[in-house]
Amino acid sequence: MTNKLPYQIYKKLLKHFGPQGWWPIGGIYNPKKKRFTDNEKFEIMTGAILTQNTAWNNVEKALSNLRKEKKLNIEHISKINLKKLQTLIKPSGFYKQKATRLKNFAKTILAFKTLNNIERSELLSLNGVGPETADSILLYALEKPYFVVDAYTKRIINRLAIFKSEDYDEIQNFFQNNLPKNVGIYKEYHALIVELAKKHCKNKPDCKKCPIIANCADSQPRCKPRRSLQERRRGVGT
DNA sequence: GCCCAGGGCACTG
DNA sequence: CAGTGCCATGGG
Repeated sequence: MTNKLPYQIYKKLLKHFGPQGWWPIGGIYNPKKKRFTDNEKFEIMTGAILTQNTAWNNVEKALSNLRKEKKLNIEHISKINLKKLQTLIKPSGFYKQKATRLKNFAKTILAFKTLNNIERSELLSLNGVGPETADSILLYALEKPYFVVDAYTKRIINRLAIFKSEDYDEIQNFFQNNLPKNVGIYKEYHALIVELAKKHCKNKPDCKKCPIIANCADSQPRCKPRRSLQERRRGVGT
């Protein structure tokens, strides 16, 4: 832990926003839950796949559909009719590829005696499971110390100008090398980063009440709206 | 109507 | 290796 900044920022965010209690199970945030059942682990894994580039609210609709039909477990998903699965998860978007990937995912992990033995490399080898999804599964479902890096994390790291990078492994290593190796902290930190990004460090940043503005090199006086992806595509401002 | 959301993959130069 | 298009629904 040579760089104290990551842990300092963590403590500031925790104090400001309070514990986020990720991951929600059954739509409920329960930070005090001791151990997960296999069904609960699978629900977290399913959510991790369905939430790829998708608002959680939409994922919750899909999970709710699966719950209603008693399909939210490994055995049922691994042998569900593909069209049926597509229909159930439709609200979560990208539903055709997600259905194929989720069913294949369930088929694969069905072969594991205990879910806890699944390794990162094995998750990454599955179609539709990239580094963020793999680490979300490892951290939130299997409770192993892998720091999750998402688009928000990259944005915030670069805005804070801690260093400039879009590289997943580099950013993950930075957090893991400069934080206590603690699953609870990793879980909470990622959730707090998401909260910060939604409330303040948005695409068009809203820095007025940002709890870590003092740490931000990109705030005053250069905290100005950036062109959105869509604007850049249309060539606005160029 | 536009913008955005808790990514990943295939393809191109 | 960086850049780009595609996947798709639903809320603001």
